[in-house]
Amino acid sequence: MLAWEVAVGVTISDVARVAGVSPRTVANVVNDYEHVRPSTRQRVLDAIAKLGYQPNLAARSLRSGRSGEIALMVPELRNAYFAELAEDVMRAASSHGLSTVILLTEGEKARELEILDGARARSADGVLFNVLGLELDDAIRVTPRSPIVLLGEHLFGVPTDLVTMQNVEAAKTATNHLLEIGRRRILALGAAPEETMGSATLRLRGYAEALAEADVPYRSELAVAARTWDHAGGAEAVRLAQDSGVEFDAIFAFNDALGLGAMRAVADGGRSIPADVAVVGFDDIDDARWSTPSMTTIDPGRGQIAAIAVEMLIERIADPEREPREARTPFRLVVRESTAG
Amino acid sequence: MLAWEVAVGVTISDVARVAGVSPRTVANVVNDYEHVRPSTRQRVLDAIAKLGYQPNLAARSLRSGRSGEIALMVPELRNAYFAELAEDVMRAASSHGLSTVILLTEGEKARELEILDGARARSADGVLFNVLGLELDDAIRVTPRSPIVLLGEHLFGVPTDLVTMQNVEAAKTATNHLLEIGRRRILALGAAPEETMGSATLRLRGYAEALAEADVPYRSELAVAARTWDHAGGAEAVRLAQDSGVEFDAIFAFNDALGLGAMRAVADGGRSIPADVAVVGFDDIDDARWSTPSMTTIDPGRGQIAAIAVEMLIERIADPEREPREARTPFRLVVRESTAG
DNA sequence: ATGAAAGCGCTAACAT
DNA sequence: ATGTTAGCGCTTTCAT
Repeated sequence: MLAWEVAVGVTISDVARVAGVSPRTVANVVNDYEHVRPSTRQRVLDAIAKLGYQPNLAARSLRSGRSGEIALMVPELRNAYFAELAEDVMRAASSHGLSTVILLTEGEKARELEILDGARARSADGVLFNVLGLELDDAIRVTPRSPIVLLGEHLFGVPTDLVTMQNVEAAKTATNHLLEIGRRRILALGAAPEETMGSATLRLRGYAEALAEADVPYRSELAVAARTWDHAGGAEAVRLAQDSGVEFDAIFAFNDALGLGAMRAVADGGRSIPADVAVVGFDDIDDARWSTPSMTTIDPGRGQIAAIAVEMLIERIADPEREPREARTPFRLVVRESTAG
Repeated sequence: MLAWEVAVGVTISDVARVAGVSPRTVANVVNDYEHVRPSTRQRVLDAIAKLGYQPNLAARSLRSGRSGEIALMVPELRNAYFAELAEDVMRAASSHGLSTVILLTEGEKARELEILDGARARSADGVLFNVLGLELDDAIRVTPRSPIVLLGEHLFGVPTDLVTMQNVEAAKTATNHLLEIGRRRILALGAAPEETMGSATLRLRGYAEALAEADVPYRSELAVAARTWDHAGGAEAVRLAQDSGVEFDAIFAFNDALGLGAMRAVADGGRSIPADVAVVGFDDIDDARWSTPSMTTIDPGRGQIAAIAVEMLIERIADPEREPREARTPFRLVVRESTAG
């Protein structure tokens, strides 16, 4: 008889029988219950090892009402920001004994709603939701079924725990940096006029505030949309801007992928970075550090966002009635070659 | 009474009561069982909508023995290759009505074993395992508890389904490309002498074969290890090589992150790409297309790997006795600026 | 410190 | 085409 044949379908009762105790005692050992006599504990542990017992998570979850899982709703993983965020969340959750399930929303409103209300999100003990598609109008009617912590901006009619980066302030800092190195015609790359609450709106606001305080006129032709917030979208938007004769001496890209794509398009246009065009991104993904030239960007405190969000969620799960809180992580301007001129 | 209060804890019996049918009929509707009278189906659907019913996945899984989940074991998500792979797998699984749980192994042998044998992997209906740390020696004793498809190379004593890229052939093609553009001192970046079965070994083999066929001597000082297979590791290794006076006119990096880091280090060393040093990567992650210069690389057929692996796993789950199969995806050399000289 | 028994919500076997 | 019943494996309540 092969090892795996004895291991498949080993239950707590099997372990109990081998150890000569009741199922109850096995459960006590497995769940680190204190009051188990050391000798008993050891016999149970031996039986567990011998049989290769692993708890049946479905049974545990059904009975206890807790799955030991949290769900992380993000638009995609292809974008390094979300991949890194997901890793950070998984590690933070893991350090609290929780596992993480990633649910991809594709950044689409319909899928966000569907997933938020779906069985997977409900079966999680709590949900971390990085909102992208939902707007205030849609969300006001939504009431989440699980404890939830939002990553990003407020939504929902009900007050909600929230962890967010300081979008406006960070965008202002990024723009100020470009102003300080003497740039006056700064492309705001990623502007989304139809959006009302998301990152695009907030980062554009910070951009505009910085200009206003520096008495530099806001020019609408410099607020450029990107079809997608990735390399291709950034490159395309900058190419379009160049072709249409919009003049600019700097780019503030609303995320790093846009910025990297933009740098590529600028180079293709025969202009040099940072001499002709300075570039600042947002996110501080790994790639920004290694591109040529390396890219100045905003570190929005992603690691902290993950850690705080997981902690907040755990506290929310523990006490559904507690006062909702809001955390804003410190950000940091990381100056690199793309603005070092 | 708020909406969510009625929605929490709605069971199949609640729906049955409201619809005036038995739980069995509700289950039939939920699981798309054919023989349900349309009028009955509609009444059940109405009740489901009214109550906001969502099935309890733990209960379903406990009873049916199937969780509707597959597990994907990968070392990390930070590396774009794995992030993109994970997305591809999630989409492929989703198109078959399965959800995906990502389990991070950190590329460490111990964690790979622990996770492979752990409760989360067992509770999945099947496992997709991208091996990194396990070596043949360790794995020969391992017998997975769930249906499994390996991504990468063979392991385990038992024959196993396998989907793999053509590491040797692709590496040979990459190296040939560099030879064809006249390079003779090609750094093999990512070589891992102590490894016996993994990507590093196979890609180095392809590299060596290409050299041999071109009658170019294999020089061990050109086979360079990287501490980590990321940007930092690539940059560091190339810096070291440069500092130690190793001469090279090309780099074959064993993955794209290494290649991008290498390009950065080459540029820092004052040499130009591709004129002085040509660079080829491996993986064809998005970034390789957008770097400056854009990077020639091997497209290993990642999308197909994901799709085929999920299909193989589904068939393996359906029939544990079927003959194990092996699929090798076609690869493609993608020539870009880093070798266009 | 441990045992006995109930039941979480669902699906599958056995009904009709 | 649909109802009835049992039981998946665990944790929890009530025991002692």
